This record gives sequence, structure tokens and C-alpha cells, in this order.
Amino acid sequence: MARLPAPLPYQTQVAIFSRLRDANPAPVTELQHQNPYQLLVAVALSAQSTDAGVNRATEDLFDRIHTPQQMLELGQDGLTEAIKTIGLFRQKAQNVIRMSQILVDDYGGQVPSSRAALMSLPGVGRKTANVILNCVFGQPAQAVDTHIFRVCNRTRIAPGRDVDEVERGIEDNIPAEFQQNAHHWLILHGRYICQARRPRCPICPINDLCPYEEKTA
DNA sequence: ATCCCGAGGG
DNA sequence: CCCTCTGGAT
Repeated sequence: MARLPAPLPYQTQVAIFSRLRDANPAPVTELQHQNPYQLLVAVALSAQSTDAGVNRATEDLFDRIHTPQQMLELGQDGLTEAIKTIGLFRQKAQNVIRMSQILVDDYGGQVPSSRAALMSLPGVGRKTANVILNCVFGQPAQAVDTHIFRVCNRTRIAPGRDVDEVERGIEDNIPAEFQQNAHHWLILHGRYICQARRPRCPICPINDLCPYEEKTA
């Protein structure tokens, strides 16, 4: 059984996140949705779909729909039509409608603040719940998606064999001053630079601090 | 472990 | 043409 590589030392973490911060001065994705309900829907829709696709599909939708009540008025057919361009759209539309009904019935139309309540919603798993806990309620929950899992392991910012290990690694190893925005920067880095199939190491801002090898092409 | 599924990229 | 994509539910 292979042992886990050690996480990068503190000073290296500071250097890495300083550069990631400077490379991405303007957080976009999360801040666009200051509305917790819209963020919940957007993240629920993002499963196995491209960020560009979800952004395109929700741009018009969120102009009109700001609350679960409004979503229920739109109805499942209306929502299905609105998100037809992203994958899994039937499932997702049904989940969002059911979720919205529960929010209205059981939570006064508000987004609940406990992990258990969030994860009991249809279409909401651990990752989506943690995004809400972190971005909406400021709790120290780390949402480890495939981007973050990959980046944390390649860079050894927070090595882990599974989501739980990476989650704890992020909390334990990333300097406190960067905890708040770590989620956002790691995702952007994974999306645009540290890509799954073709990592763009030659233009990576933390190339010299990263032990990841595949520096081909 | 497997299915869900359309768009975009290589 | 084949593969992947900010997961979740079974």
C-alpha cells in the first residue's frame, strides 16, 4: 500500500496561493450568485456539465427566477426547456423542482444552513452542500470536486486518496489567510491551467513550485 | 460499479 | 469519431 506524499511546507503554500491570487484577481463564478438559492441551483446543475454550459443556461433563467416560489411557478416543463442545452437536463430539472418544493414547504423558502438538511435535498450531495456551507454561511467546509481533488494531489497542496483526506488536508495545510478563497482559486487553476487531460504546465504560474511531472509538450 | 446526457474539444 | 465535463443516486 503506497504511502501518501507529504503536503508542501507552509512557506511553499504561501507562495503558491499568493501567485494564484495574483493570477486571478477577480473572483467571478461564486460572487455572481450572491443569491443563495441561485447558487444552490447553479451548483446542482453543474454536475457532469461544463461550467460554460451551465453559465449560459442560467444567465437568462436567473434574470427571472430569484426564489424557489418563482421556480415552482415556472414549473418543471419550463425549467426543462430552459436548461435543455446541458447534459442530464431531465433529471436536473426534476431535482430542482422537487428541491424548490421542499424549500418552500419545510424551510420557509430559505436555503437551510446545516449539512444534513442540505444533503437531504434531491440532487444535493456532499460537494454541493459544502459549497453552500462555505460560500453562503462562511463555515470551514471544503467542497472537493474533481478539479480540486486533482490540483491538490498534483501540486501536493493537500494530497489525499479520497475526498475526505483532501478535505482535511485543505483545512490542515492551507494557510489561514487563504482558506476563504482557496476553493475559488483551486477551481480556476484546475479549469484553466491544471487541466485533467492536457495540463498546461508551460504557462503555469506555480510551475517551479510544483512536483508534478508531466511537463511534456 | 454503473447509469444519467448534450455540448464542445482533440 | 471518441472523450470529457465543478456529481448524485442506485
